[in-house]
Amino acid sequence: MQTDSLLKRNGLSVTESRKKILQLFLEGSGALAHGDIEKKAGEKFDRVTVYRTLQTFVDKGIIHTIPSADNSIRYALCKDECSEGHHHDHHIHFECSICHTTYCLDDVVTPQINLPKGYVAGHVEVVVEGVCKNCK
Amino acid sequence: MQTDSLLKRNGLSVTESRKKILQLFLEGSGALAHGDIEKKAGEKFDRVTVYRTLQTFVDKGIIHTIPSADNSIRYALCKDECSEGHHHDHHIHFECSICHTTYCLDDVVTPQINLPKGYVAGHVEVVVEGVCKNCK
DNA sequence: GTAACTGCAAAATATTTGCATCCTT
DNA sequence: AAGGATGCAAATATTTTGCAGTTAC
Repeated sequence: MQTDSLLKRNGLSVTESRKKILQLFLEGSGALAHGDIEKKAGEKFDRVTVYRTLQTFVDKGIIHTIPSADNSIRYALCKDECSEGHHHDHHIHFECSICHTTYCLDDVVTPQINLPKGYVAGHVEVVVEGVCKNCK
Repeated sequence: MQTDSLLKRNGLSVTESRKKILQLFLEGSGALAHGDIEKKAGEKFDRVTVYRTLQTFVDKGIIHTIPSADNSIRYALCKDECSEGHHHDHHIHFECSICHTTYCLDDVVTPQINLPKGYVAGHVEVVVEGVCKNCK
């Protein structure tokens, strides 16, 4: 199973909740918020387990957070280059204003930004809001 | 007073809390989170008033939100072109990873993003994380 | 004087922590 | 068997809502 190997590769024990939550990310196209996961997972897991599992996955570099302006952080699978402590996330994110799906556009690289004198750029986050291909 | 005219211009009555909160934005260089405002305003205002005032300012286009990846939205003053319902926010945001100040870099325009076929871009948000001029 | 704004209380929601139990390795 | 993961209970923290009293215009 894809979930099992992904977990093992990251030194995590293979448990029901981790498999299920990882499965949700693998089968869906969009990013998921904490609430989405609770809903999709049904009543199977404790709310606390979802919090802890998401945090574990972020720590291990399996998923990453997508910034938002509405206090509801979404999470999405990292690509393979991500590893613990070193998250290489050079793609942009797209939020559909109609269906509210958030996508990782892995093929669109974050642009170079020219900062004013004195500022040193590290990581660049780009979130584009608009209409996705399904809602057009 | 600058605060008074800014409030009047937006059709808001001039009250102590609105003046005080607006003042905090005008005198500070960085963006403010809800918690920052509570702290800086001292014990003067009820927590609920801060929530409502921020929401009112956002609705009127006086301030705008800055997305974040840590569930703590920050707010910053809009430039003059912003108006109710129509927020024109073409600048990028910068978060210092040392002092954790968030700046609006008004002179840095958001780049053009080439989206995959089928996606229609609306608003583009760019948040750069790095080291600011004061912390270098 | 009237409409809008504020503070207080309380409800609703979200997140974190401790601990005993259960599961994975 | 041992360490880690989970569920439950409860502590915290955050945000929203209703309402009565106060303030701005």
